[in-house]
Amino acid sequence: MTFDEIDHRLLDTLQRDASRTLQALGEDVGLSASAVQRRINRYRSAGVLARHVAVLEARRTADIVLAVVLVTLERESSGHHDAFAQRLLAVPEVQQAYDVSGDWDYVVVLATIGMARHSELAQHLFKDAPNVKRYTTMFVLDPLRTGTYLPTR
Amino acid sequence: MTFDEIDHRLLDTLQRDASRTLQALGEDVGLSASAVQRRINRYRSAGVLARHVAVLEARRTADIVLAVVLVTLERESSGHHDAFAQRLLAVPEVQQAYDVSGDWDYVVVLATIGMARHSELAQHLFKDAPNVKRYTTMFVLDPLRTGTYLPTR
DNA sequence: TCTGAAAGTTTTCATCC
DNA sequence: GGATGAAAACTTTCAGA
Repeated sequence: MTFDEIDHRLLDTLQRDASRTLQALGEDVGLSASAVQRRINRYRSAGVLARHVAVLEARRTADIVLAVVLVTLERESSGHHDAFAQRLLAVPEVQQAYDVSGDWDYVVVLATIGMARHSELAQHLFKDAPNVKRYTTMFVLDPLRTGTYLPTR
Repeated sequence: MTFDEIDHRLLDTLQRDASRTLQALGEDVGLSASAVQRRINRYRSAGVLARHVAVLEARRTADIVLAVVLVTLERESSGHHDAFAQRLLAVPEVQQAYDVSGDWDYVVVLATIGMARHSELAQHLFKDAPNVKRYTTMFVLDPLRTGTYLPTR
């Protein structure tokens, strides 16, 4: 799928505020509401636009503990990696998980309520997991920016 | 603001799919559409619910380069930190930025289109910044999970 | 204070040109 | 791409628990 200038602007806006009406979006980009609707449907069927979600304010949610954990697995069979990924994805508090290059194998962002729950999860995901070679935890002191914004150009 | 069982279920659902109708949400939790709407408005005015956004599919967006960058600043004046944070937040491709404890000062997630733009930004944000002591870049090979889900209980 | 229902308004959707 | 009418969703209001 190829984007023109208007597509870029629409996708940009939608990623910041998806509660705008088709008409309001149209006024911004100089199109009718119908045309905007057609474009949005096109994004959806092309799989570019995945879903609409509500974003909670971390600072306003009681007792949220955010932590970034770097993980390296044992260098043996590749099956370890699938098993580890499975274990991660089974936990809803695993907010983000990235398979990365470099000194570490995975970057995991944990969002838990309270330190007790964080410890419990860290134990389960990193200490008890048989294939984790080493890991280090960085607690988030201030979430300067959070989000899922992706540029389109 | 204090949550009951229904609030938890609503906030959970809304974070996964905010495109459901008030009526559908109500059927899930056993309330009328009006009652659901009242609760959602309450989340908004309490600042718990920040916004509704569209989420793009990273894998379907052409040439997206995701990278996690760890940064440590010089240990001098605290003004360095504000200046660095400012510089980060001025860049839309800084998808996430966390002030963290531990071996590093900041964790930054960059989402750029293409490696050239990544390098350009890395230069500006980390190489040219006068107060960055060291940084290391981990490129994302596979985004196993991305999102902003926060537990509420 | 919170709920459900109904009325009134806005938005979205599908089809027309 | 724009316009239109029908359907759906949302907002407001009101009476009851």
